[in-house]
Amino acid sequence: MKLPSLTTEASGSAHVPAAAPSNFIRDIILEDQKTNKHGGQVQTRFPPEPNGYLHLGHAKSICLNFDLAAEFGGKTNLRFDDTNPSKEETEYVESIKDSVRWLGFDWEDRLFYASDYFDQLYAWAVQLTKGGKAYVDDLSADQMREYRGTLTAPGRDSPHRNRTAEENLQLLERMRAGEFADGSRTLRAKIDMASPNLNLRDPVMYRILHAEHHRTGSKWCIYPMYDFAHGQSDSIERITHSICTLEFEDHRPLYNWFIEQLEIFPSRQIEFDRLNLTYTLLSKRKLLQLVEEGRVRGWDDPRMPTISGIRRRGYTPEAIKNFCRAIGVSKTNGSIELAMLEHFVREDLNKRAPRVMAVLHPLKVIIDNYPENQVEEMEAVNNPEDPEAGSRKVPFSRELYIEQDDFREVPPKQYYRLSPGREVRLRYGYFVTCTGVTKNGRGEVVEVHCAYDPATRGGNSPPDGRKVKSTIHWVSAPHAIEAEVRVYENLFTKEDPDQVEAGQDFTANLNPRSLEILKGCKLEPSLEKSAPGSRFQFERLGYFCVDPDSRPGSLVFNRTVALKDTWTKIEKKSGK
RNA sequence: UGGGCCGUCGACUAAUGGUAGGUCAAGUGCCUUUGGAGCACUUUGUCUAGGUUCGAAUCCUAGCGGCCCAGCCA
Repeated sequence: MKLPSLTTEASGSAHVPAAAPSNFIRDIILEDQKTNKHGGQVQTRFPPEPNGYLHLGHAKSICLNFDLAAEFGGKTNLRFDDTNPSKEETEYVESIKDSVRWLGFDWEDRLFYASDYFDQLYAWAVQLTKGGKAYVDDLSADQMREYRGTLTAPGRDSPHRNRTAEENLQLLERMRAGEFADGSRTLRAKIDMASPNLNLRDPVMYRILHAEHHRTGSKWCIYPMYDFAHGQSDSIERITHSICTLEFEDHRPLYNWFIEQLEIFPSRQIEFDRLNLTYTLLSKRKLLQLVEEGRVRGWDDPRMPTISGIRRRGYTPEAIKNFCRAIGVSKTNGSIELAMLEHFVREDLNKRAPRVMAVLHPLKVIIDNYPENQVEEMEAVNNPEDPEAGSRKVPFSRELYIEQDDFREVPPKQYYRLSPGREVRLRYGYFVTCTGVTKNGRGEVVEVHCAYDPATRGGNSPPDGRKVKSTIHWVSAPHAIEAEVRVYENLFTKEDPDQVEAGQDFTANLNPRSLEILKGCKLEPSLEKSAPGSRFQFERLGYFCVDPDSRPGSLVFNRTVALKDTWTKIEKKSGK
């Protein structure tokens, strides 16, 4: 596929991005454009196996593939790598399409399956067999392992390695015809049993699997291995830059070998580091285990790092994409701090989420000098970051709820909120001073009594210029609507969930407090009709979104992420 | 111990032989009707040892450290 280098400059430099942050894959593409490789074309693909739900690691790959193609005027295909019918299901295909779409990427009419190419792949297998480049082996899986050798010792040739092309062809046809049992024979590439790269020690191309395939049904009882399917699928689709993760580095010589033997379009495989996130597991196999063992409520449990999970949690596509673009791409294996991800949700939600007042752990406040039965409608700004968002009315009355955390009978140092004798501002309400408390039999404060200053209506500072150190939120007791709020913490207690004692697995690091269900939370009445999926900032608490479990009259919210909280930091420090 | 890959602030990532920069985190101050947001400032880094060079994070050599590979998974 050599192309004349006459027209070089033309298409090459035209697409060079102005101030885009660099990465080594973009550099490769830039270099390719300089030499007019593939006539300057860029074609990528996102190739998931439909054996689980997509997670943040896939989001990184999706962004990489779609962004890179878009940047250089190319396209990205969605291709399901469905060569192993025993693990793959239509449910996964649908969830994957849904996740990619939700992230905001469009494969247009380029939805492909490796199984689309089964006929072609088989024809190529026949071709290699005829050419003496592949042979049918009768070794069992155990025997094959023995013959393969070890990391340090070379392998030995299979006793069936030197069958004639004619015999191999007949055997291959009989394999395909279903004459042999699962596992009894394989088709192997004839390369080099002594190669230091184990992938080149006569890798299996086809195995016998009498299994129903989600798309081809029972048409096939032999299925190509990843190595015999992926590169050729790329080639068929004329993928110029086939981006995959680091563990496939050792497979590249094999990827190239098949392409060279077959003399087909030379796609190039480029490997990058997979995403690792602290306190998070990004492995479909392990996430599946969490689902199957019932450790979480399903693939879309808001604690899961799946796209559907964090979506339900309240993350936006923009937040996820900004994150993926910010972390960059390299070949270094490292681990991104979860705080980085959280930063990008807060940043996005800060701009767009309407503010609202909600009390998660209610404490009753009675304003003794406020007229009984009086209700005032207070004007509240919907989003100080967005003037377009307008304002709303919030009812204020003699009895309110405030957050238990916002009152301390004995205030610690640097605690500025309500305590006996202290005055604070009720946001959009009034200045109130704590005049006393009512306790229950166990000595716990059950009611806080206050006096308000009518000159501070709307929360405005009084004419005497008196200042107050803090502003707290509240909800009018008679007007409050109740809701369930699900508060999440990290699913795992360890930065690296895989770090365990001998004999344990990652489930030993599961955080028993990853989900806290709060019932009887008090919300301002404007929230009454909020639809599933809507996102809000509960002032001073965090970002929350309405869960699909929510029903009119029994609202359910998820906490997406807490607000950054200076006080918690102070407390933690002094607590040490 | 065979082969492949990788080592830059606490984390991630730029600098492509010529000023080590950005984001997150942390800290300080300003501002504030969210202890939110915003603004300003600050701390901390080229794995080690040699070599090449006027000049090295970058090139060479040797160490050290980490990751991946012995599926008929992808």
